[in-house]
Amino acid sequence: MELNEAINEIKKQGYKTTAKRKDMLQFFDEADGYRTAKDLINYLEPKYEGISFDTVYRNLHLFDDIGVLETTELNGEKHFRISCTHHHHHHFICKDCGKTKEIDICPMDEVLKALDNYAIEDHKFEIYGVCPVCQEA
Amino acid sequence: MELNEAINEIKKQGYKTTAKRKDMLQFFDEADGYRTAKDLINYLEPKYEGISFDTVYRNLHLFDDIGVLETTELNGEKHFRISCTHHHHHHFICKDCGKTKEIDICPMDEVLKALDNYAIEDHKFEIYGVCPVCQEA
DNA sequence: TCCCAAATCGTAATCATTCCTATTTACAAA
DNA sequence: TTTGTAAATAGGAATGATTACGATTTGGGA
Repeated sequence: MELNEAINEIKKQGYKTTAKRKDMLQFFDEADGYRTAKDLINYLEPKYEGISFDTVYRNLHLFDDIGVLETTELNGEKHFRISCTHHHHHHFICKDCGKTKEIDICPMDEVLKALDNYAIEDHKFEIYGVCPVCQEA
Repeated sequence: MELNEAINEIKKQGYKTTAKRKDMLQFFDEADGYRTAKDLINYLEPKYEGISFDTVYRNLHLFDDIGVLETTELNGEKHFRISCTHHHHHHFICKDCGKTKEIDICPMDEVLKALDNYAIEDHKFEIYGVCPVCQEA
């Protein structure tokens, strides 16, 4: 999702487009991978000294709710990234830099056959490791 | 993994087989699904009044380290279950009762082809929903 | 049985996240 | 452009899971 798309989505849903919100989305737009609330706070702190946890977490959840960010949990901490809205896919996640690579393979069609009487609500398929760039370093 | 196997593994690795440890494994043996530290404490509390968090968490990590338990993270809380050691597989996890169903489908062979220069270290494939038993209730 | 490293207790500390009240601000309507 | 108001934010306390630590107890080998 493009930065401008994300900002427009906030407007479209009737939420205010504050400077902080725009900068938050800018951060994720530049990051292009999973980042934590802490990462975001560190990014915002110089410009918005004393920014409230409340503001950060509330907006992260808002962005997740309206589909502007997507979230996953890595070693006990929530991580966020800008939404990939175009089609269903999964991610390789680099444990060093948090950047992701799309994986277009999803085995759910096959899995559903094996779970006949089960009510499936969600699934998670993630691959972890080190990306080529971080292997160099 | 059988309860006795698990207890023997503790001995084999040179750790002491205390009554608390046996009861902890008994809990997971009966549970046959994912449980939290809190669940375990509730189970142990009547018999061992005032059992220490330290004891519970230390042993959970020990059991994970020596491969007697396996772990996953569900909505911000670590969950543990007795290890499935026989072969590689994944799980459907019931969000009501925590019980699991083995899924023998794993798409990693195919995925590896798409990640040529990536150093893959781990992967997670989990399906969430409600099991047939919990759908009745 | 005795000894001692391992295990446990009791409790405080930590860390991410959530909650609360007072204050400020975006923006729709006049 | 000004104003009214609901939404957004600040500042900081509270929560909940987990980890840390010094003092004490205990399993199991010698």
